[in-house]
Amino acid sequence: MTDDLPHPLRSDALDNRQRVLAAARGLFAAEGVTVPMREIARHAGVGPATLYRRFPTKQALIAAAFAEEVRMCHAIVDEGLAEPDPWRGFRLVIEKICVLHARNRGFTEAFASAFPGAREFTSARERALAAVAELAERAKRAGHLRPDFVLDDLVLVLMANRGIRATTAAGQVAASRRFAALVLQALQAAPHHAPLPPAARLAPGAPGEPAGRGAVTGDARPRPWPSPRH
Amino acid sequence: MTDDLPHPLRSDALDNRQRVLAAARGLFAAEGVTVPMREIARHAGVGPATLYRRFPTKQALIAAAFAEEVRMCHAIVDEGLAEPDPWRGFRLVIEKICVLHARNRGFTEAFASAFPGAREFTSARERALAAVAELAERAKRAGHLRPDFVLDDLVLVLMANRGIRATTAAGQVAASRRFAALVLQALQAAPHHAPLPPAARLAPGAPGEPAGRGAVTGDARPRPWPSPRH
DNA sequence: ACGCTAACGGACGGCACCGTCCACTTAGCT
DNA sequence: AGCTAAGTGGACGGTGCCGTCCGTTAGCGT
Repeated sequence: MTDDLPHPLRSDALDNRQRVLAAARGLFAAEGVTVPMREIARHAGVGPATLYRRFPTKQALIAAAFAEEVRMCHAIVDEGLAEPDPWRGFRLVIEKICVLHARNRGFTEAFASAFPGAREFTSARERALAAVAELAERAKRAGHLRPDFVLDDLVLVLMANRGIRATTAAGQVAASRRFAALVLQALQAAPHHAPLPPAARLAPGAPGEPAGRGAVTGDARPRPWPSPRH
Repeated sequence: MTDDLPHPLRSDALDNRQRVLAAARGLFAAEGVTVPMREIARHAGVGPATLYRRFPTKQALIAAAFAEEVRMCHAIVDEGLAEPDPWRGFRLVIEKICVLHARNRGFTEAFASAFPGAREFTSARERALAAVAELAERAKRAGHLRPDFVLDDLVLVLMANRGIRATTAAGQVAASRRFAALVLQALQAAPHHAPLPPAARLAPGAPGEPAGRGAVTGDARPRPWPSPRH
């Protein structure tokens, strides 16, 4: 979070930087990453130029704002892997990740859509996926996870989870929790499953953002990718 | 679809109207309702004024464009209610509605978020919900649906379904189908359920659109509601 | 105490979209 | 064939956001 910078910042600069980060965290969590840069600046009590100097691109700001969440994500998968019972570990990871996403709308969006420059998120996601793959393998062998589970199902679940929206923050978490419980119920091995329809090629990190337009940059069409000009 | 209008349109006007509708259908389905009005006009080979004359507000265009889907929705719930086996009817409705939404991104958005002026959608949704409530009651009594299912769970599932995104149209349908199968697996009555976490107050038709900004009008913040000026 | 310079915020030009107005075109009736 | 009103598309003004420039402010080292 407070990674040391090339040259130490002046005290006011550092203060502003932290205010910007706090504002960004709050707004991203509540409204998603589509919140205008201006508003973050306004909310932090600084001018736009200040914000752009500290974080030359919105991606940089997003990455910095969600460093905490990325760490949580890593902690969760580590915790799951450490669990001796693989099915318990699997359940733990699914539920905790769902709740983590439910708590932070912006993080969900950033985590779901990977684009150049947000290595943090793609790597976090890859790591989470790898961990779940490992857990799934073990849980299948232990006979607790249904054998036709594929890793894409996790992506499916995470994408589905991001579609859930409640009126209040607490409600959001509660909804995700219930959803995760349902999913786990479905994924648990049972004596007789109805066979699942085949898995599909999903859009794990494609530019397919929640709503198409105005994903991060507030831009129009899903352009190739608008790398920051300079 | 081709509802008779107050005064019969001139032939060219009617032709244009239908071209606009076709373009809107295609673009809404593929890209969602956030597609700019201009682009629909361009795609239909008409000017913006023509489009705005036929459909003074974007809501009107959306409502007209999705009349077909609304009818399908009604047909689905009727079919489900007509089914003698309530669990079979329940499954049928869940799966078909998921697939219907998967086929049409714009409809999903319009259906999910109810706002003044889109009576068609809210009424369609209310009707679908009522039908599923009825089916659920019957299926519970028959012992096939888990007794702790609540109607909000359907909303939960539909919201979750809308979060799913695949790279291709076919993939989208396949993903939704698999998702629906998983959900139905979870909802099926079983000898021993883990108890579900409590249901939460969701945002059934709140302005909580898919991505917050630029939902329909391409507008900025979730304003109260930007009723079309005139 | 003082100056140097990093840091600040207001202002600017650009872009995309929206919804409306207006001078021309053209379908349909006599 | 000619008239007339419905219809059309291009142009316009407005809004919101973006990212950058520049004159001013105020930390910090001496």
